[in-house]
Amino acid sequence: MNQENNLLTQLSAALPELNKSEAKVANAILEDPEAATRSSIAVLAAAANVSEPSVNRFCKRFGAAGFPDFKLRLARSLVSGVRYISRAVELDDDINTYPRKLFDNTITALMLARDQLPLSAIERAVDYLAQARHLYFLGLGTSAAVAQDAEHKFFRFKVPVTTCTDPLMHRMLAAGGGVGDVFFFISHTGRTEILVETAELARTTEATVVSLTAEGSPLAAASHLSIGLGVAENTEEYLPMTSRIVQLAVLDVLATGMTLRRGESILPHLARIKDSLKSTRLPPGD
Amino acid sequence: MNQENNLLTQLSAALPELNKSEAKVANAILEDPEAATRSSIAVLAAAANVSEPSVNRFCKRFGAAGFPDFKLRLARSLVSGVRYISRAVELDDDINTYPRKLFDNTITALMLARDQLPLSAIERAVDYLAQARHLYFLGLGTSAAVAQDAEHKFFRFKVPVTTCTDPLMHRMLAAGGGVGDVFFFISHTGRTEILVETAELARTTEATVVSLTAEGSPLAAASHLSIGLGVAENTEEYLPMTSRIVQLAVLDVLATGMTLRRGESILPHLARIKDSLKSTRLPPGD
DNA sequence: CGACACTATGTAGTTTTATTACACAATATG
DNA sequence: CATATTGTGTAATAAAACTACATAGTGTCG
Repeated sequence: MNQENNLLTQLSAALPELNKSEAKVANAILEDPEAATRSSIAVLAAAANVSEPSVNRFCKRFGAAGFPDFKLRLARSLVSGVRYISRAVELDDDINTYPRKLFDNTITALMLARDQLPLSAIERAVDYLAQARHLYFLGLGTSAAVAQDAEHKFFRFKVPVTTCTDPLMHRMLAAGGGVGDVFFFISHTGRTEILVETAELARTTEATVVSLTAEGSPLAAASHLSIGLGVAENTEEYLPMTSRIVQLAVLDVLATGMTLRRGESILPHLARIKDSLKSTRLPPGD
Repeated sequence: MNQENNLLTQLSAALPELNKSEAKVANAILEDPEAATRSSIAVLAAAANVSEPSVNRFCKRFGAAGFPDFKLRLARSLVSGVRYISRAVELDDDINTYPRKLFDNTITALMLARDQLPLSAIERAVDYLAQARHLYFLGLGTSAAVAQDAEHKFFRFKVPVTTCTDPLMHRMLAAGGGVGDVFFFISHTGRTEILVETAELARTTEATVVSLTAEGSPLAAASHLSIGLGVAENTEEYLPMTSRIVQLAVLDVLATGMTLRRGESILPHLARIKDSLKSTRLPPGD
């Protein structure tokens, strides 16, 4: 009965498995969840064009004691305020609607990713990263920015980190890989040919190949270890958005895992690095 | 979302002004609010040693339509109260706990940012960006990766975009600013001296200076327009995490705003850019 | 193709829950 | 101390939710 799973996401996830009238109820709720929390069972039944007991059965199906209990859970889910599943921005959206939609999409993507996080792959990735003598973060396009961000995180662990965006450099670096080198590939699709080739090239050496990419993609296949992310469709119609943020969040997890692995001893080091910036800062504004 | 409309705080604040039985009800609720959300009016009345109508009157006094409505509000308050406490990762966290904590912190940060989004500043920023003849995204450290990401977004609108991380280059670029140039500064603290200086330098030209940074910071003060973000404390104890993700989300909003501003005509262009990558891709893995 | 079984859905009645009207009690006020 | 005034409970009413059961729909197998 905790918020582990947002009720709305749960609803839309279960949608295909529901029978007709239950689906009608689900849709009526998803249509306007806020209203649903205020309605009586009769009103909701009317809105969904089903009978009251159907609504009641629907509620029980989702683990509630009954309709009031269900409403309570729904209200709780709504507080997080996340509008159900990705709502695409339309051309007639305005400043009052599209920023919220975008944030909600991002939040939803993170919640989904959180619930499907491949923990064992992450744990093993942390193993590799913690033992690495040299880290290479390789990504192209949007993922290049993610790689750069990763560089800014992982250099703090006293490991040499290299990032670059030149695919020819990638190949040469990969070809020169040796024991203790970890090549960390970042790619949303996992299908960028030159990147996959580089991964395969790195595999021919003693180096370790890890990737953060789409589950079951060619890049994942080419890696010793892949942290597979589910790829949400159609949210990225024109601009890449949520995928890279999820990637960044996973890299945060890896960096934190590394911190924990290193134990207390690394903390003064991290603090020193942070403090090194103090003298570059002005006093806070008014 | 703020403390002001948290029902529990409201309750205890009003406590002295309540008459005997209403106070009893308030106390019963404050005693175990969670239980109150699950109780019927009869149960709560019994717990408070008052009659049912007293409970009902009590609810109405606090602006609710009746008891069920009150319970709903109470449930909402409870969630938001609990939820917004960011949970720091501890050294004894393990793989089952710390990834979730990190994701939750990120999600919470996004929800907070979403609710405090400076919409009018964003709208004006979109104005500036849409009219720009040349865009410069300038950031250092972690924000450099954000700037790079911004570059990958905004070049798509047929505007020349420059990003760089060399502060000397920054100065020279800023000094050479002219009409139609938009300098977009990204900084978590807004207090990095060399960046603020660059912004001030840019201000001496005909260029427009926009910043995405902490509210009320020196950088914000140095800008024509600042998109102010609230700075969440202590989540970034050792590694920068949530701040940059919020920045990225805001940049998504700006890019989307720009798309909307351009209207339908830009869509084929965006599609062409996206399609240009198709031939670099392998077929999906199994 | 039809009978049977099973699921899905609705109807009507019952129970629970919430609200209202009103009467009585307590408290304050002149 | 009488009289407003406010507070509180009782009992009746209304609303909401739930249950048992009947019927419609769907699929399966002889």
